[in-house]
Amino acid sequence: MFLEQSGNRIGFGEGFKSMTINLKQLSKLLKLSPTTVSRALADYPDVSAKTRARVKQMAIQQGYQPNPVARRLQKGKTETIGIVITPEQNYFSDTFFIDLLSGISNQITRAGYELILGVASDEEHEMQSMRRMVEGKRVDGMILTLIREQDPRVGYLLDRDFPFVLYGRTRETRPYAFVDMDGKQAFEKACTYLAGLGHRRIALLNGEPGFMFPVGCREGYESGLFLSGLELDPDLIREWKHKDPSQSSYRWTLELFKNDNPPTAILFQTEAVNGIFKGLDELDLQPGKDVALIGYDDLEIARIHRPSLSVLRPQAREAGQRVVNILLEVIKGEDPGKFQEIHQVEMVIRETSFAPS
Amino acid sequence: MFLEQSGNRIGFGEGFKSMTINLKQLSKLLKLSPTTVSRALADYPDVSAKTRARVKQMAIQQGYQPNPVARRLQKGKTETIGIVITPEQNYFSDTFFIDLLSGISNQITRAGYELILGVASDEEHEMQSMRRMVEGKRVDGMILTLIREQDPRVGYLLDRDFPFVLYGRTRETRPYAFVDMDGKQAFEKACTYLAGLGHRRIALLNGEPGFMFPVGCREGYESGLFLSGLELDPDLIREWKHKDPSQSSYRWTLELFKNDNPPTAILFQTEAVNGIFKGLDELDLQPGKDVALIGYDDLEIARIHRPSLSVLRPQAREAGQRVVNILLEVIKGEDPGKFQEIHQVEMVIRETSFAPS
DNA sequence: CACTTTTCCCAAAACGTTTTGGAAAAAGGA
DNA sequence: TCCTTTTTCCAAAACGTTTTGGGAAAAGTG
Repeated sequence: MFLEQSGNRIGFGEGFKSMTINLKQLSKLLKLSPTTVSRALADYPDVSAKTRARVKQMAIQQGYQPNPVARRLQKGKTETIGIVITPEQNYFSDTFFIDLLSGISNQITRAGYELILGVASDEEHEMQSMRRMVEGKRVDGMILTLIREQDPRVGYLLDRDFPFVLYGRTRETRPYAFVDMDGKQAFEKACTYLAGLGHRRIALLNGEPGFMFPVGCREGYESGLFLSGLELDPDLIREWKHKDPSQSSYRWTLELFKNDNPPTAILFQTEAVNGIFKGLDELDLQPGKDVALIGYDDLEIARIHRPSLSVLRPQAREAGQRVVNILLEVIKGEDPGKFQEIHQVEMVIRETSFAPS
Repeated sequence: MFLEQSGNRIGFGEGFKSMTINLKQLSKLLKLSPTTVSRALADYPDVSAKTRARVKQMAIQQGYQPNPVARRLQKGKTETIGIVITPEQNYFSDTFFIDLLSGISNQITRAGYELILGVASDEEHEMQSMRRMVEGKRVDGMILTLIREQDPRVGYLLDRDFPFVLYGRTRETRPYAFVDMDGKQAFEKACTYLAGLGHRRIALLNGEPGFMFPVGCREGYESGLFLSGLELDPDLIREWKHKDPSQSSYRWTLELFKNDNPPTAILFQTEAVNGIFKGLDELDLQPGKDVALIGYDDLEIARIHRPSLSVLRPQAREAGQRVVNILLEVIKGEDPGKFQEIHQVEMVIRETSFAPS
């Protein structure tokens, strides 16, 4: 009684310790039932315009915020979605992932939801972290990134009919929701562009198999060669290691130019750029002069390097927002199979793509 | 009734849709009251060893997990702690922050808590995101990183007596909890080390003011010079811009060597290394041969660059764990002023630190 | 055997919402 | 005026836990 009395004090002036007000207290203040106050705030039609206004004003004045935990219990939802990242994968090493995360986070906030984050050191802990979220009833849905060709996470979630959306794709016959970048179209575009400039020997320094993203890149590369009337030379295709992109791409760059008929252009994921620059430097080849380069992902290094790197730029922020919107639909009960989006990737021509003399 | 009946089925075999069991259902199964089951699982002494064992076994068999939302409501805690990151700050650009986050996340999980993440695009949204968490009763405590000299977030949280821990420090007279790296000691150590090798002209390419971390670096640098009997030359101190570390440090590197008496060594934050390398390259100066370099933070680039970069290495993972443990204490009601930790930073000597001839 | 203490269990309340299922009051229709 | 419909509000139940405050049975004590 005394407590509720003191809750009556209007929270103005300094030094108040975030006095937090209750629905019950608020309703007492208004001389209304909690029911009515709750419904007024939720814009139900069965409360008169006059009292609705009165309630809302008082709510603002008192700084009332419904307790999310109580609402979640009643609604039977956690209003939370989960994501697990693995720092081992240097996917996370630059702005790309942050852009994606930024889009995800903002959209989640807009929906009044929460984003909970797990950080796993390896594949096993990744699964473990996800199971904790799912089986521990801590989230309503999951977002998955850095998808592998065979990805146990997808099977796990499909088996128990738990809502999720992939950023990427995997090999799985059952329908599921995803947002993916059109890596194939991107590499095809880059490849035909270089061929159009006059390049005849175009190399691909691709990510190694296991993850899904190199698959599309390869397809696009091959299709680009074909469309340009160029033959595929297996000697011009190499794969860097996910464990160590810089070192492996450095070695493969040296390899590529041992060729009798070396490439005049290289397509690759920007993650591998440091190794390539280093390799070319050692070979006394200048990027943008002796060798054309186009990377996939517009990382900071691509912009600041001199010469600046031409890139394929996925719109990660927009993709993140779409992922969330789709996930919210799936949580509502929509059929996941309806949501399969492939986003176009734009090409940004800078200094490293040139016409050979 | 029917539903609870069906809840009785033991969840084995394929194809079950993550049938989730209740405390009430579990207690019915055991022919015990929910009270007793709850207390048995929580190891209260007033339940016999025999029934405790029986309860636990059944709980495991049925895959019972208490609903966290219900528990939170009853306990009056969110069991959640919040963190807001801002991608604008390229602090996030490499492994350092991920290590910190990894330590934070793991420790939070161990405590059965949740980590919720906000991504803000600028200072204003950073505050907004934090207020949502705090005033919306979505977290029990906050973790703050990338602290500014004058940081409104700290005042805000202190004003309303809300639990928080800083990774870093700020200018604030009221007591608060923090974990910080001893940047001063680190730069002092690096400086005296270089002086010990024979360097007499040691430059400092520091972060610009505003954030707190450059303050300690500068102190350590000055103290290191003093201890080595070297004079401080303001001409050897420059500050790169947070907005654009690479470009600004590139320019300042060129500047530094316009000096009549140019430096033979540079101390800096590793974030700025790309600009420095580029500047030195342009000046035909070889790192590790013509100029000694020691960076603060052991980023990937430091390890893979040839010559490899000597660095000061903060133990970010451990720091993250400490931050969480401290925050949990503060949430419990401990006095924040008791928790002020300054962690030592180790020096890793690689190839860029050499004795001048 | 009667009394006290210990052991073991439980019914009810509470956490702060939203939803359900009316019911009283006001308005409309004849 | 009397009946029906609409408007406006509310009491009670529910979400799934944990905690409170016993109370019955068993064990110990004289």
